[in-house]
Amino acid sequence: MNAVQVLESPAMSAPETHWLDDDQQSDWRAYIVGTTLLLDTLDRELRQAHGISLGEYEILVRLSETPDRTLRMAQIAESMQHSRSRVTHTVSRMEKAGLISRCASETDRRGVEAKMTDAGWELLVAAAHTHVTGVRNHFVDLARPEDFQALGRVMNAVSDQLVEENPEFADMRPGRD
Amino acid sequence: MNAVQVLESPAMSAPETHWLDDDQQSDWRAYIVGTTLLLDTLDRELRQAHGISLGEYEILVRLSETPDRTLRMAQIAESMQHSRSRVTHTVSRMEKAGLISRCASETDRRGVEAKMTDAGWELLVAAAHTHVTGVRNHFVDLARPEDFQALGRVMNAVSDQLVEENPEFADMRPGRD
DNA sequence: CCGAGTTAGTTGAACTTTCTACGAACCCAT
DNA sequence: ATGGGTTCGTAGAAAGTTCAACTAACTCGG
Repeated sequence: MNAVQVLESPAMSAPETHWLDDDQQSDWRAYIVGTTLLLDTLDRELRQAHGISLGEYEILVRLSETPDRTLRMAQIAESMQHSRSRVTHTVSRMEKAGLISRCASETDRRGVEAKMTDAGWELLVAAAHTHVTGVRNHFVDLARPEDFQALGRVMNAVSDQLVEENPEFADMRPGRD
Repeated sequence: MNAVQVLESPAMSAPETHWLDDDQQSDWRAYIVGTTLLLDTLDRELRQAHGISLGEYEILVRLSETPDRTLRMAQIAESMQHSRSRVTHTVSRMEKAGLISRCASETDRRGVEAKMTDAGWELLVAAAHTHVTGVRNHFVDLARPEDFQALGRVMNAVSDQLVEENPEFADMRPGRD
């Protein structure tokens, strides 16, 4: 008896597991494989063309979306679902690279504000072209709009449910409370 | 002028970028946010319940799918789209944890075969329950089957296109050549 | 058979992320 | 005002990943 059969057969599992049927399994696998290849590709394209990772790019996008291109460290952490520590390290690197500058918050003396520099802005403008083109070429333009919308519905349902269980996740989805 | 406008406006970008329209942007964002929260959650659930990461779990699944629960190191690397080096390190840790044992290949004296131990098998059986339950609760059971199938179509199209551009990606999708 | 080129896997250093602990500042009920 | 609880951000160590260099073994045209 091989593993696939065992893993798919209720007979073997002690606390009866409700396995996926073949179609569900196939769709789930398509999602995992496609997502892995897609995110790897978008990350690689950004690194090659502009020397930043997808995560660093997303930090720049978030900064660009504020009026003064500035965010508190904690806001970056929450909106990216990263630890504060991770944001400290990442922003330190981006500061060393000249993309971000840090200064003490006026209103909260514990606080630190990360501000995108002009160099960061220029990099973002260039990187955004690469990124959006990649998203189109590797994702948006490949599917019928109805299918793409269905995917959006599914993924919104996923977020809704996870945010409901974990209120702190709400920070990832602005304009939705 | 703020970033969102600039990023969405063709006027500012030098090599005219074809930006996403509002609906596309919203669906793309739903996909990224949902995927981040979903994969983080599945990883966390496996770590908490069984002390392994989602990546380690997937290695065990791949091993379980072979007749003798054995794979060459390179096969693991290719099917996971990981570097050989990464697989060496990861399998070393899993070997230390008693989940995998390594032995020299009979047929190719360069080769190393990773074999799932009985302990690894037992861990997998338990972890599979956690994982499948999570996939159901946080994903499959949240959507209408038609939407889920549409998502599968989209993600298969994504893989098809990326594999076409990068033939080495084909290793991620067995039974599709 | 030979040797150039390729493939398998490991190693250790560099880099990134996670984990833990910490000090400083805020909040607020007393 | 003050002291307990919380939040902010950092720092360094531990854990994991990437990168570059390397050895060994396979392949195959000559």
